[in-house]
Amino acid sequence: MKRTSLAGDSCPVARALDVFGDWWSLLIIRDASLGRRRFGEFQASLGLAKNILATRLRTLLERGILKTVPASDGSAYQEYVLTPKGHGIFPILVALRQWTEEFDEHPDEIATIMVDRDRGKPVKKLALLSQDGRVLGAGDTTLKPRPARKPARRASA
Amino acid sequence: MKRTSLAGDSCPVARALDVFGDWWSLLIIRDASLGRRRFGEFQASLGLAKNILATRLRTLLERGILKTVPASDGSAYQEYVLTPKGHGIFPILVALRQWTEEFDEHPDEIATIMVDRDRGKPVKKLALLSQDGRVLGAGDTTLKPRPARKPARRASA
DNA sequence: GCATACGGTTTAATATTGCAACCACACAAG
DNA sequence: CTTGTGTGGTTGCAATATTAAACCGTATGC
Repeated sequence: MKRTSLAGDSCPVARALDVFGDWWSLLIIRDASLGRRRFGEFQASLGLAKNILATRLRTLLERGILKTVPASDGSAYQEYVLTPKGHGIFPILVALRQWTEEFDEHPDEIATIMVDRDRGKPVKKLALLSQDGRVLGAGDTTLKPRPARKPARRASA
Repeated sequence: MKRTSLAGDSCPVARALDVFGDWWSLLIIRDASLGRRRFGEFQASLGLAKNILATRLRTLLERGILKTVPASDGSAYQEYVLTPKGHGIFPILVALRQWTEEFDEHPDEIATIMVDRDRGKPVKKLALLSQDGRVLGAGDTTLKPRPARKPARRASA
């Protein structure tokens, strides 16, 4: 009767949600990608209960999204920073942001826009491209069964 | 003490999560984008309790992600289909999929790959571009305060 | 019509969330 | 080294959400 796990699911969307698809994890990851590192920073920024923050940080560590590093200010405390696997979540944050920018009923309540650091200009919308460079919408794609792993090009067993 | 709402948050990521950031909604949306339309189809595909499915469908309707249409087979039942606002979630599903493809520990358990319908070739990774066409990573972006709404270019009030 | 499938609602058990109090350790001051 | 405070949690309890399973009205199918 516990919350059903999606870990063994064959759908990659479900598998991702199993890792960080709960109510708080993505916001913690967002904060981490904004440079927040300390327990107290997350707690103050998100306003969630400390016990929940503690368990979320623990599972994000277990799952390789975050890692702990000795505190940057020389104190004996530790800090939480994104691993490469955690940084890989960035496009998902961008996609969420752009969805709100496009479809939210009250876009005036959005505080920030994402710009490229060099020019300060807004970024473009994420684009899904085919291998020959066409822009694809939802209707232009299908799912195919994943081909078996390529068998190392020797004798085909 | 109820689950804290993110609806009024100024962060666009949080606002999106408030709409479909719970455990099941994105999977319902995924199913809908795969062409599933009927209550029973969702329930069989996802294996979630029917009461939960009912409440999720209801809130997704309220929030303009889904709409009901008369059943396509002529029966008196209704079907659930994505609105344009719901179709807009597609890039988020793609981003989640691609994250799993890149970082999952057991990529062999992923059943499908996304291909472009015309050529049948795998799609490329979502790319974030600057206005002058450079590919941007997480470190190449910043957030700026959203500029005030442009005041209709007449007398500036 | 009569049985069955569909699309839910209701009920009760269990799990998760949220809040607040508590606690241990680090660090700073005296 | 002793006291005081901030940080980073843990613990316990109340409220809420999830789950499974029973139930039910309306459509279909025969």
